[in-house]
Formats: sequence, structure tokens, C-alpha cells
Amino acid sequence: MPELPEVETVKRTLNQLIIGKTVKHVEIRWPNIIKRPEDWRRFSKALAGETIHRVRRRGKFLLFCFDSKVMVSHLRMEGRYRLAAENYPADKHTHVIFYFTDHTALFYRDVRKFGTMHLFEKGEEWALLPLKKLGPEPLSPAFSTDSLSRACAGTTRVVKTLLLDQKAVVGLGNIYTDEALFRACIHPLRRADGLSGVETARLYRAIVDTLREAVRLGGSTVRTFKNSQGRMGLFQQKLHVYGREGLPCTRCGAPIRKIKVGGRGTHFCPECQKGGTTL
DNA sequence: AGGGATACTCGGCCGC
DNA sequence: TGCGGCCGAGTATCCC
Repeated sequence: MPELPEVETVKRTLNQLIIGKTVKHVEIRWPNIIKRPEDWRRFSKALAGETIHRVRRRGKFLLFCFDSKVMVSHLRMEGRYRLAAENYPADKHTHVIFYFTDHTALFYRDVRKFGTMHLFEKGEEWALLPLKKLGPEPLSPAFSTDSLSRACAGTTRVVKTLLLDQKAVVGLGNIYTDEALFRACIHPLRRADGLSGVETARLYRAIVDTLREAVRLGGSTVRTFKNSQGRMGLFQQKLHVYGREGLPCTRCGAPIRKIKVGGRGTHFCPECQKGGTTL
């Protein structure tokens, strides 16, 4: 499940592979992936003849910047891009194919069909969903202990839920939220507005450090070993709690526990992340 | 009004 | 072999 470090890795790879390519046509095999424009047929028409100038990232979204259009793509759990020859055999999980004028093609494959694509006129993407309401980038000056404190102060929700919702900070999903809370020694069920100043500062550092290291290692490859480009992240070897239910805590040896928080599987160390759950 | 909870999308996979 | 339930990111929708 791609979170900020994985999406950042994909962005860097795509910037090496598809810059300067011009779209010949787009084949849409599963129209539900296309969320904008409403008529998915117009998505293909609008991109024909457009050249890709760069790929950017905002939170977990990829932005493909064309001449006059911007395509905003979210991979959700299993979305993947692969560049190949245009006659590469697409399997049943390949839902969108961008054919280029140089006889290569970008294949979008997504087993769960959960991914989304929005197409905008260049410049209008920031004022509309899905980018409109996103919080600060965690690895930018816009995110700070102060901004995190303000976000925490304004809500009665538990801290894990706050971190997942992309308003206090973007880019965290289930894996890195659990890892950051472990690193900060904060229980996932603590109420956000109950965190002390010291704890908030610790959480800020933990988020930044966890994401920085994961980006450096090319993200995590969790439960998908058939990554076709051979490009596997290495951060999964650094996970302290995610996917480690029952295994000894790397810090204190206590067995890692798994609970549900807001419907999401949540991993934590019952010793290292003690502290009042304020409930 | 605006925060919070819930429904919805989807198919591989698990347990029975 | 079949089948129901689970998982999960983000948005739409409802509720308070």
C-alpha cells in the first residue's frame, strides 16, 4: 500500500522514464478508475497529443504535468505504473494504458481497482478535490511542531485517526502511522488533544525521521513480492511494529499487539507505548 | 457550521 | 468446491 515514501519512489522512477513522451492515445478498460471528467471518454480525448513535462507528488497523489493538462493519480492500495513496449501483453488487471508516439506505453495495473485518476486543466487542480483540502507536506517547512500542535488541539479524535486523515499532515498511511507512533512512544488510542507539548514535539520528529529514512530506502515492499520492475523498497526490514503482531518488540521484547482503531488494523508495543489512553 | 462516524468502492484471500 | 467475511484510502453522505 503506497504511502509517501513509495509514491515518492514511483515519482522519481517515472521522472526518469517518461519525461518528453507524447501521448498517442489512452485506452481505458475499467472506466470507474477515471473520476474526472465525468465522461471518461473525454479523458482519453483530452490527453491525445499532450507531452509529459514532469511528474510531481502531493501527499500520496502523483501529478502528471502535461502541456495544458494535469492528471492526478492515486494508487490506493495496489496501483502500479509500468513502462513497456506498446505491444506488451496487458493482463486482466491492467485498466488504463497510455500509448506514446515512440511505441512505448505506460500501463496502469491495479488488482483491487481502487485507484483513481482525475484530469484537470493546468492550474485548476489545486482548488478542487482531491487536492484541495490536503494538509502540509511532512518534509517541508509547512509542517512543524507548531502546525502539528494546532491540528491536535482542535480535535477530540485519537491520534492515530488524526494522522491518517491527511489534514494535519499528508502522506501517512497505516504503516508509517504505526511506525511513527512507536518511534514517538505514543499509544495510538491517545486523544490528540491530550498530548503534551513534549509528546507533540516527539511525534513531529518521529514522523519526519521515519518518512525521511523510508524515502532514502525506496519505501517498503509489504506483501507484494512480484513487483515486476524488480524495484523493491528496503524499509520493510526496518519496521518495528507493522506486521509484527506477537513478535518481540525490538526495543523492550514485549510482544507487539494488534488492535482496531477507527476500523484500521493498528500495531503497537504495549510497554513502550503505554501512557494514558484517555478514555 | 463543521466535526465525526459510516457507507461505499473491489477482488484476493482466509477460514469454515 | 463453495461461500461469506475481511481488508483498506479517500470521498460522499448522513447525523448530531
